[in-house]
Amino acid sequence: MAATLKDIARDLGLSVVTVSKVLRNHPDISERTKKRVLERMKELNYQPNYAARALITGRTWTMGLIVPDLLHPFFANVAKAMSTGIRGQGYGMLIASSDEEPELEQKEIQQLLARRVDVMIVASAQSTTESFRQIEDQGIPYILLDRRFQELPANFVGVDDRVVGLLATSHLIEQGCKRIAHIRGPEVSTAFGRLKGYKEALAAHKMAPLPDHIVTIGTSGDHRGEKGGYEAARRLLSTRPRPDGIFCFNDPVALGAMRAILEAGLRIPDDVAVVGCGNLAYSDFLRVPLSSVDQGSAKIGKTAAAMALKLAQSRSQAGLKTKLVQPSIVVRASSLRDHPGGKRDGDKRISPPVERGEHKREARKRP
Amino acid sequence: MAATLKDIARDLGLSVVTVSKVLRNHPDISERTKKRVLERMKELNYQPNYAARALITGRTWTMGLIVPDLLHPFFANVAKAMSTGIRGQGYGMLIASSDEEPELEQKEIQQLLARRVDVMIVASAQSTTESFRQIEDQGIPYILLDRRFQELPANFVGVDDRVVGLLATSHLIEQGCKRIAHIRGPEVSTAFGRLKGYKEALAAHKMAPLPDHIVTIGTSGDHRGEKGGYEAARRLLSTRPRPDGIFCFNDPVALGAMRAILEAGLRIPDDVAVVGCGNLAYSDFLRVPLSSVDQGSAKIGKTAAAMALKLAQSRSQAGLKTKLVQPSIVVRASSLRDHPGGKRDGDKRISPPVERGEHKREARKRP
DNA sequence: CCCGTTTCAGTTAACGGTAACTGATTCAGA
DNA sequence: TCTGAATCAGTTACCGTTAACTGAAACGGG
Repeated sequence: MAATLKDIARDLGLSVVTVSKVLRNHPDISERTKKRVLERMKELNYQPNYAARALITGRTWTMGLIVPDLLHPFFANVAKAMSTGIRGQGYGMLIASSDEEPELEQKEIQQLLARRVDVMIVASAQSTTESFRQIEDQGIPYILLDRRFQELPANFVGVDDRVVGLLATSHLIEQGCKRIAHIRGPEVSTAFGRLKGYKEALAAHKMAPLPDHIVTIGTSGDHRGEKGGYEAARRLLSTRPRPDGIFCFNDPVALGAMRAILEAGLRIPDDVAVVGCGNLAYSDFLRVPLSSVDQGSAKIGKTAAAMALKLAQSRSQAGLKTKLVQPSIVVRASSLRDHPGGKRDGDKRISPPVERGEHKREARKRP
Repeated sequence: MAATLKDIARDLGLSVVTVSKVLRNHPDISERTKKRVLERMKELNYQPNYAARALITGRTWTMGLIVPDLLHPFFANVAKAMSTGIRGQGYGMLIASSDEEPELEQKEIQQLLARRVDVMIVASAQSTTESFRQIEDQGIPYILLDRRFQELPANFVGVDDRVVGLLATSHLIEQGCKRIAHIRGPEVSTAFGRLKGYKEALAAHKMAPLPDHIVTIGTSGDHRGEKGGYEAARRLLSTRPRPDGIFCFNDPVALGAMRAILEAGLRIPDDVAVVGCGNLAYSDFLRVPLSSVDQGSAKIGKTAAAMALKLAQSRSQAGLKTKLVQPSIVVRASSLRDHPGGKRDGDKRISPPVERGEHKREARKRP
C-alpha cells in the first residue's frame, strides 16, 4: 500500500540508489532527475521507511522515555517539554509508564532496548542499578531523570533537591514557625535530598527537628500521595508539642495534610503552615491556596531534550553530565503569615541565591 | 555492541534460522539445541531487533498516539490507560503532542506514518480531514479519539457529549436554577455535542437559553482555558437577568468562571451554581469543590487500547466501530443547593439512565 | 587530440531478521 | 524390507534502505 523507493525507481526508469540519493540530497544528481523524483514522491505521498533506514544506519531517530506515572503533572510536564524539544530535530518519543513498579520498569527498559532507541531517558522507580548496567552493555546512552543513584555515575537531569528542602524550610522559619515537621517521601534520591535541605535549613537557624516530626509516606499509588499525606499529618498533629509548620514531600501529600489539619479544626496557616512541592497547576484555586516549591518541570524536560539530542549525535556515553535545574518557591496563603486574612494580590515567587558550586547551575528566571 | 542472531549462531555452530526458530518457539527444534541457544541468548542479553523484524513482517508492534496536550489531565489519563492496555501484548506507544495546532498535527501524522505504526490514534485539533485520507491511503488503521468529524466515517472512541450536556444541565435544573448559561468550547465536535445536550435538557423542561447566555471561549492555550473561563463568566455576570447556573465546557474553564463569580462578590452555589466537565483530579480540594461531569477518561483509554489491538490483529479498516463511554456527574459543593452550608459527606455520583440506542453503550459502574 | 576531471547514475553488498522450502535422519508400521 | 511420516536443521530469497565503490559520458585545459 505504501510506496517504496523501488516503486518510484521503476516508474521513472531509475535505480533505487539514485532515488535514495535524491531523498538525502546527495550532490551527484542532476536537477532534472531530482525534480522528476521529487514530483513522483509527492504524487505517491512517499514516506521513507524508518525501519529499513534504522537497520542500515543503526539510528532509529527515537528517544525512549520511562516515567513512573504519566498522570503525575510533574512527569506529564517533563514529557511534554521533552517531546517539544526533540520534535524539531526529527525525533520521535516512545513513552512507557512503570506505575512505580520496579519489575515493570525492568521490562519496559528491555522493550526499549529491543527497539534500539537512540537515547533512553528514565525516571527510575528501581532500587538496584542492574537495568542500567544492561543499557550500558547495549551501548545505548541514557539519562537519569529526577531520581538518581549514589553508586551509579550517569547523565542526570533534575532539580536540586537539597535546595528544594532549603527553600521550603527557610521560608517556614521566616514565617515564624518554631516547630517544623517534614512528611518525607519513599526511599528515592529526591526524598533524601529534600530531607537533607530541611535539616540544613533548621541547623542554620540553630533548630532541630523533634524525633516525631519526620514521618514517611509509603508509595501508595492511591491519589498519588494524598491519602499518605492525610495519614502522616494526622500522626503529626497528635504529637506534643504539635508542629506549627509542615514541609511536604510533594503537593498531593500536602493536599492530604491540609485536609487532616482542617478536619482537626485547625487553621492554615495560623495554626499550621503548609508548603508542598511541585507547584500543582491549580494550586491557586485550592481551599487554601498552596505554597509550593516549583521544580521547573518544563525546564527539566527541555534540558533533558537538549542533552538527549547531544548524546544521540555523539553516540558516546563518555563525559557524563549533570544538569541541575534550580527550584523556586511560590508563596501562597497556606504559609503566608505576614498578611493575616490571606489576602492574595498575586503570588510571591522566591528563587534561591545563586551559589558557586560543583555543577552547572542555571538560575530560574523571575517571571 | 548488541548481540545478533548471527553472533549466537556462530558461537554455537548453528545457522541463523535455527536460532531464529528457537526465538519464536518453532516446534521443529530439539530440546538440547533449544536449551543451548536460550542459554547463550541469556549470556549475551540478546534483544531481538525490532527494526529488522518490522522490515520483513510489516508490523512494528507500535501504536501511534497524537493528542493536543499531554499536560491536560484528560489526555494524560487516556494516554496512561492506553499504554497500560497495550503493554501486556508487547506493543509500545509513540506519543506526539500537537499543541492544538493543526499544522503541527499534520506533521506528526506524517512522522508516525513514516514510522509505520500498526495503528494510529488521534485526538485531532484539525478542521479538515485531509490528513486522515492520507492515513487511509497508507493502509494504516486509525481511531479518532474524543473528537470526531461529521464528514469522516471512522473508528471512534469518546464520551457521549450530548449526554454530558444533558447530565450537567438537568442537574442544574434539579437544583432549582432558572437561568442556566453555558460557556461553550471552540469549534470541535465535543463542544457541539455538549451544547446540544444543554439545549435538549432545557427544552425538556420547557426552558430556553437567553441569547446572551451562551458564550464561546477561544483556544487560548493559557492555563488551558482558565483565563477564557474567567472572561466568559464576567461577560455572563454583566447580563440582565443574570444567570444563576453555569455549565462550563471543561474544568479549567469552570475554575476561571468561579474566580470571576467570587471576585464579583457572589456566592457559589447560592447565587450562581457551577458545573464543569472532566472531573479534575483535585476537584475535592478546591476553594469551592467543583461539581463536574466525569468523562471516564481511563475507560476511554482502555477502550481505545482494546480497539487498537483488534485493528492491529485484523489489519483491516473494514467494519468501523464507534464506542461511546457513558459519562456520569460527580456532584460537589459548587452546585449542591439541597444542603445549604455545603457540608460534604462524600461525593454524589449520578449516571444517566441506560438508553436504548444506535451505538454500543456501556453503563458506568457506580463506585 | 589526448588525458584528467566533473558530472551523473548504477552495481554490489549489507543491515538483522523471517517465510517458505528443502534435505537428511530416525523410526514405526505394513 | 520398504514406505511414509515425524523430527530436526539448513538454504535461499527477500523486506526497504544506505554505504562504498564503479563506470560512462561530457568537458576542458595543455
